[in-house]
Parts: sequence; C-alpha cells; structure tokens
Amino acid sequence: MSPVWRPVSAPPQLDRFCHLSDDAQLVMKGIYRQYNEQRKQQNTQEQPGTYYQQMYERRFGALPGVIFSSSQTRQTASILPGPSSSTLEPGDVYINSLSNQLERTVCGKSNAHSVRVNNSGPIPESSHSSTMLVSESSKNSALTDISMEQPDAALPNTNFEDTDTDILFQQDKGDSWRYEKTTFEGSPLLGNNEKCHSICSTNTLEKEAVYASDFKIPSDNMRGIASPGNSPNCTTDTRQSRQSMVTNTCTGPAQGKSSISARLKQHMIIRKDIQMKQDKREHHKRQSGVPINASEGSTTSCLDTDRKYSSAHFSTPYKKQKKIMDDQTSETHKVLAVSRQHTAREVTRLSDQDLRNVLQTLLSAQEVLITLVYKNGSTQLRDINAAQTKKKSTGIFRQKQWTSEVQSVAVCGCEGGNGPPHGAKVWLFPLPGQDHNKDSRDTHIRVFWKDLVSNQHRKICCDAKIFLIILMKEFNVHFIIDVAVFDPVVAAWLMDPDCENVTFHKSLSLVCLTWKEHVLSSAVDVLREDMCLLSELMKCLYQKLVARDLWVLYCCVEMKLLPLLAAMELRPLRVDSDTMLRFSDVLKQFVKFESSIPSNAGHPFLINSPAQLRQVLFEELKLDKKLPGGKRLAKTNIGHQISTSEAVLSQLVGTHCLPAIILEYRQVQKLKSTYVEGMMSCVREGYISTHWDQTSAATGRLSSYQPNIQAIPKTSTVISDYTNNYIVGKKSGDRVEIFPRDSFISHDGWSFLAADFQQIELRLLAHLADDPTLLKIFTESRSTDIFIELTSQWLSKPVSLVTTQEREQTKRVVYSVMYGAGKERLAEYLKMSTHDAKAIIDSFLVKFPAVSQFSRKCVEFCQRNGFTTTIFKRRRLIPNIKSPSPVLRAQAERQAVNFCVQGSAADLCKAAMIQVEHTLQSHAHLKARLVVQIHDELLLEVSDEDLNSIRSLVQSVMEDEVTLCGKMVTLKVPIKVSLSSGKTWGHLSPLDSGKL
DNA sequence: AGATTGACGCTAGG
DNA sequence: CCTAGCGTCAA
Repeated sequence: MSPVWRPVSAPPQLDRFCHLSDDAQLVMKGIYRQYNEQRKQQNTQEQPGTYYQQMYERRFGALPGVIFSSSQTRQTASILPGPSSSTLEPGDVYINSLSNQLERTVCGKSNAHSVRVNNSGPIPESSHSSTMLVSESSKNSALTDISMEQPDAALPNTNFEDTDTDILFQQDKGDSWRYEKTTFEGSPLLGNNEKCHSICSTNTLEKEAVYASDFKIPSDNMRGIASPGNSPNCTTDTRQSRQSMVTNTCTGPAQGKSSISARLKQHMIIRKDIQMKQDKREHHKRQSGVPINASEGSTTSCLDTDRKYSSAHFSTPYKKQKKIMDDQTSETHKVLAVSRQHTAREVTRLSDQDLRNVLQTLLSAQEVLITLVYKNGSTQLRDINAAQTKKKSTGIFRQKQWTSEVQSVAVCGCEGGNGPPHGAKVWLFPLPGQDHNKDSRDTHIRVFWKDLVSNQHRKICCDAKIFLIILMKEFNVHFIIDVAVFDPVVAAWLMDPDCENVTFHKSLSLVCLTWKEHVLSSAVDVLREDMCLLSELMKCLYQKLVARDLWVLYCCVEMKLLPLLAAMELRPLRVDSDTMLRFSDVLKQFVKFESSIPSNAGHPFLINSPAQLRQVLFEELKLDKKLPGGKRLAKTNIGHQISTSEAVLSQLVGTHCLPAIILEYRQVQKLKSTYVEGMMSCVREGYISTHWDQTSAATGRLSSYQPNIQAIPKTSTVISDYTNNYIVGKKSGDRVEIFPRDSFISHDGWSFLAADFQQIELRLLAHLADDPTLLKIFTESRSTDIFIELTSQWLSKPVSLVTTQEREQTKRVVYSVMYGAGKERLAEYLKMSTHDAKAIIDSFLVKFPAVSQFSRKCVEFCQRNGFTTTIFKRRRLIPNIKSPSPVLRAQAERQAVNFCVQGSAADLCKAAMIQVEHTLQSHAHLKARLVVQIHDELLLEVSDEDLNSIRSLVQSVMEDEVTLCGKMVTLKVPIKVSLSSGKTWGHLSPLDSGKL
C-alpha cells in the first residue's frame, strides 16, 4: 500500500504547464496568504508546510504525493521551499512554482542531488526555492482515502473567497471544489496581466497535476522501489516518515480555521455587494453610450482599468496597488489608451454599408500596412515590453510572439504607396471569437481577407508569419503560397544576417529612420504614425535590397517561403504516444544507472557537470597522465582546460572504467532529457508542431524550435550494456532500442515521403570551386555512392577496393575541409595525430587543387568587399576579415568559405521547398503536404494512393535546376535526390528512383 | 534571500 | 562552421 515515489515525466517548457501551474499556483497563493493571516493573528507555530498540505488536500480531495513545506518569506507567495532533506530522494520531482523551470527531476540536479550525496543534513540554503513536491504515485494510491474518511469540520462548508487573489471557492458535489477566478492581475508565469473569469473544477486540476503531460501513465507503475542501500538516502525509514507525514496532515485539525471562515464569509458578503454596484455602473455606462472596451462576455480585459482601480473593494495590498498605478502612469498608460481609442474604429462596429465600403477601399489600396495589436495594448510596432524581453533563447521571448494574445489586426491602406498615408484611417479587425461564422459580417470579413491575400497589391507586415498564422487559424482563411507580402524584418535580416533579433525598431535605425518619441495626444495618431514609419521603412529597405542585388532573393525566395512556413506550422505531425511512452518508461529507470556512477569515482559528484567531472577524471584519477604516449588532450574553447567531450573521453576509454560509463550516460541522458521528455512536453493532443524561424541562422538556413525537429537523432540508440543492470526489470543482455523518430507516425492512409538532396554541399563545392576532377565525378558517375567514387579518385584505387573505413574517412575529410576545420580539429575528429591529419588534408588539396583555390578566392573577395555571397546573391557581412588578430581573422576566413557553401545549399533547399509546394498546389487533386525541412531533406506527408505520382513529381521538381534556380545561376553539377517512404519517420525504406 | 541571468560546456542535426 | 537544447555555476 505504500505509495511509490517516482518521477512524473517532466515537460520542461514553461507554457506547456501554464494550465496546471497557473491554477495550482492561484490556489496555493490563496492558501498561503490565509496561512500568513492566521499566523499573524494567532502566532501559531504550526509547520507551514503541513498546513498547506492540509488545505490543499481538503480542497482538492488530496493530490497524492504532494508534499508542502513553508516559504519563510516574501509576499511573492511561493508555494513553498524545500522540505527537509530526508523527504527528498532521487527520482522525486519538484515543481518550482515561480521559476521558469517548472518541474525538474530531483535526481541529477544539484539541489536534491546534493541531498543524496551529502547523505544527511538539510538542503543547502540556496536550494530552498519554492517547491512543491509531487510524486508519481498515482491517484489510486491509498492516500485518496484521506479525503473520504476525513470530512472537513473546520473549514467553511459554504463558499469562500480568498481575499488577495479574489478566487471564489465553491464546493461542488462531493469532495470536488470549484473555484472561480474573478480577477487576477497576472502571473509571473503566464506573463499576462489579464483579468479572467473562469470556473475550474478541482477534479481536472488534480488530474492535470498528476498527469503532467498528455500521456497517461500506465497502471503498472508500481515498480521501481529502490532497494535499501542502493541509494544511501533511500531507506525505508525515509519513506515511512514521508508517508506518515502525509497521513498525519489529515488527522490533526488545523488551528484557527473558524476565524478564517468567519472572515471569509464576511468578505464574501462585502464582495457581492460591490459586485452588484459595479454591475450597475457598467450597465449605466453602456446605456449612456460611452464606448467601452469591445470585448464582451465573461472575459474582461485588462484594458478597462477604471473599473479595476476605482472599485473600492480592490483587494490588492495598498503598496502593490500603488506600484501598479505608478507603472500605469508611464509608457504603459499611453499604449493602453491606444487600444481604447481604437474601439471606435473597429470594423465590427461599422454599419453594414460602411463596412462594405471600408473593405472595398482596403482591397483597392495599392499598399496595405498590417500590424497586430495585442491584448495588453502593445502592437508589433511598439511593444511595451520590448525592452524587457530581448533574449531569443529563453522560452519567454518566443512564446510572446506565439502565445501573446492578439486582440486584433490593424490595417491601414494607402494609395500609390508614395509617401506616408496622410490622413489614412487605421482599421481594427478584432479576432473572431468562438462563435464566428455565425454573423454574416464575419463571413464578409473572411472573404475580405481571402481577397486581400490573393490580390497582388503589396501587404507590409512585421513578422508576417504570425499574421498569416492568425489569418489561417483565427479567420479560417486558406490561401495559396503566392501572397504578396513584404516583411521588413526579414528584409533587414537579409541585409545583415548576423544581426540577431531584428525588430521593427532596429530595422528603423538600419535605414536611418528616426523613431519619434511621441508626445501625440491621440493614441490613434501614434499607431498611424507607426504605420507611416512602416511604409517608409519598407520603401527604404526596398531600395537598399535592390542596391545590394538582394531583391530577387527577397521576393522570390524569402517572401514566398514565409506563407509556406506559416502553413507548415499549422500542419502538425501525428505522434504515437504508445511508442513515446515506452521510451519514456525505459528511460525513467535510468536513474538507477546514474546512481551507480559515483561509486566508481569513489565519491559522489555531479555527472552532468563538466567541471566536476574534469576534477574527478584529471585531478583525482589523473587519467590524462595514464594515457599511453603522453598524448595531449583537447582543451575547452574558452576556459582552456582539458575538455571532457566525447572525443577526449573516447581516448581515455582504456585507462579506466569511468570514461566509458560517462559516455554511455551522456548518450542516454541526452536521449532522455531532450528527445523523450522534451518532445513529450511539445505534444498537444497527440500532435507535435514545431515553430520555424526564418531569420535566426546567419547562413540563411531555417531553424526550428520547440521542438528542434531538425536535430532528432537519425539512428536508433541501442542500450545494450546491462552489466550494471541499471534498467530495472530487464535482464542483463536485453537490448532496448530507443529511436525518437519512430514516434512520428503518418495519418491513416498516408505515408511519409522523404526527399533528400544527395551531398548537396559537396556538389555545390564542386560547382563553386569549378574543380574538374570533382565535376567529373558528379556528372559522369553512375555509382550511387559518391564517396566511394571520390575515395577511389583520391587514393587512385579501383572502386571495388575502397573499404568502408576509407570511405568514412574521405567523408570526414571532405566535410572538414569544406567547413574550414584546421588540422587539429580534423585530428580530433579522426582520432589521430595532428601530423597525420595535416598530411591527409594536404594530400586532399593536392588532388583537388581547385578547392583550395576556391577558398583563397573566397577570402580575397571577402577582404575586398567585406562580405561573401552565395549563388543566390545572399550575403553575409564579415567585418573580422580584416582584423589584426590572427585568430579572429582565421575564423573569419573559415566563415567566409563556409558561408559560400552552406548558404548556397540553404538557398537551394529553400527554393526546393517553394517549388515543391507550388507544384503540389498546382496539382490540387494530389493529396500531399510538406511538413518538415531538415536542411537538405524535405519530409512530406502523402496520401497512399498518390504516392507514386507525387514521388516522381517531387523528384523531377527537385532535380530540375531551372525550376529551382531560374535565371539566378546555372549549375555545373547535376542535382540528385533520393527518395524514401514509410509509415513512421523512423522507418523509411528507400524508393528506387529508376522505376515507378 | 531567492529568482534570474549570462557565460560556459556538451551534443544532436546539417 | 552554424543551429537548438539541456545542463551547471557564479554573480
């Protein structure tokens, strides 16, 4: 009956958890504040954690395995800090309520790990973050009985409201509680500051808390109790004490509840009173015709601040309230005003006739300026939070674009496009709500959007991808790939691809436009002013692009790609949750393995920490000294210490058992954290859709994130070394195969079709370098394997005598040379001495002299012009090419050469994407869609009956140089595409291109 | 006093 | 060479 403590699979991403943590947090905040009130009043010495747990479990019928503890401080009202160390053990999961990392497995993390490692004593002070311990012991455990056998005598049996969060708790049937969120001024997690009004049931809350992902946890989860002694801290004692703690909390009556209850009741009466008054006032406002915010129904927007601050009952503490007021008076206030003013110009408020006229005018406008207006009052052009969210890599930044709630689309049409649209009106198109399409006007608007994106007048929009997604998702508009949209952000990026995080603001400075710090009174004027700037900006960028010969690339590649990317984001991939669960289940047992590692080192240390590992390997075990031949090991780039990377560790394998273990550990750890748990956190209702970023890679490549679908292992990982027996329930010698790509499955009746450019970069190198030998191989070779051919040429051997090893070596050398890697890096890569590596490089360059000639030319060109170009004239500025520092200059030279090849390949792949999609759309009867691009590979999902025709179609398009490049360039090498298809992404069988 | 952040290291993909 | 993502650690 004892509950089993095992990790909940932990989706690390913040937004994936919002529904859970937000709710849980709200509730816990209320409970926390109650406790503080009580403590003040009664000076109680009760353990806060215990109290929290009682309250929580009374409310929610017990969330089994939740341990609460106290947070000593702060009005931030964290749920609680770490419990005493004895209650933590590896495999536990704690939810950190306020930090980004919402949930982390205790095992392997410094905080809790050190608990285990230290064997006793409290968690270091630094780790006392707000945490809520959750175990995986599922709902069926004995703990659920608690709520049954313990009817709540002390708590108010009626509804009550938390004074600070304004949550109204209502008792539902039985043990379930509903709570009503009436006002809420924002969660640091959500980053919103929206008042909301929704009713949640605690039943779902519990469910969500335990099943933290979309996956059901299988019922046979009772395995995995660590045997005593296996892990020092995981003794029966601690488990018992933990359980008793949980049980105890529900037997002892908490103190002072009646007073709270009375207070709450009283408060509720007051609140009702105020609510009534407020309603009256609202009603009055409405009748007297004063425009109020457009949003209606249960959702009240944060924009109507009057109500919030005028109401006497406002329950935020005074200090806090004042702070908010201060914030409001600054910039925020102004922008908020924008939105309110705009309500007058919302198209939905126009009469039918007026609406028709407006839409007609916009459709005939030569230039249409578009920007999104967010619910918090900011726009794409003037983001009030822009200063705060600069970082690209944090989830917050990216989510902001994605999840920040777009309230409406602002559109401004202007004639001719020469000069700012003086006196032009800005129209707001609010996003249709749930009930769209019912109104004939909504249909009107939809038709308008459809017409707008279909016509050839130019539409200018920052971050147009988001706009297009909104259009497809919210307005239900489907469009073809040819949208005459122009994105100044992409244009600015094209001018300088190294410039990261291009924004409207930055683009302005790029073309020396000034951003006026407005003191305009009317907020509409501000928006219109921004629109003028947008128009002006695009015009300037146009001139600059033309001057730099980038305009064709911009129009024909980047802007065509944009709608396609938007469409791809709305084509989620189906995932097989069973497969994923199986992987997850296997990897969860991996904890065991980890705990065995420290014993090999003689003392505990953090395996994930390269610093600690370095200390163990090189300072304590002195493995670098034991290496035969006294080889020097690679150093880290910045710290100039001995690296613990795979290359080094694999050299050390013979000297000690640890390196091998670490290597395997790293592999499995990566698999676990990134590809299984990370992936699971991206699953929404059985589907995964990634986000595509057009402007993040300086080479012109695409990148994908959340998840990074371009970096999913292409081969399966077999965990076969069971000598440590670290996977429970498997016998030694069992093989477990883990292959994340296998969990991507096609829809029923559909298959995946992968089209792979063969050695595209090498072919382009041949083209660029104009090397006769290389060209000859590519044009004349019938052989399927280019590298064998290449090796035979290089080593002057007949094809039949080339060994696989030699082929691999050639491949590596070729790519190393292409990437400009020096002899050191190649040596590391091939695991040989630098001397040998140098010899190899030299012999390669002798055989293919044009290659080195090409890189020399490339560098010279760059030195003359300060930039490099690709076949499509894409350019990258490389200022360091003239740097006095030889290190920097060498790096710049490598970058220059590499950009030529990699960027050209990226161009070609982008062109291929566009052409493939184009072809598919022109054959409307074929059921196929492009879903993923992995640099040189396109993955399509294709209906089974159309597979054969699409296969040949795709191949002919991708191999047709004229289609891809048009008049941009004439390639000297043929392009080869290999195709494969299958039902899962993991198992694609090659299709012979010869026959159909 | 604890969350946040930037720097660093490692490893998937190409 | 250039991505994303997971991790540690000190400020």
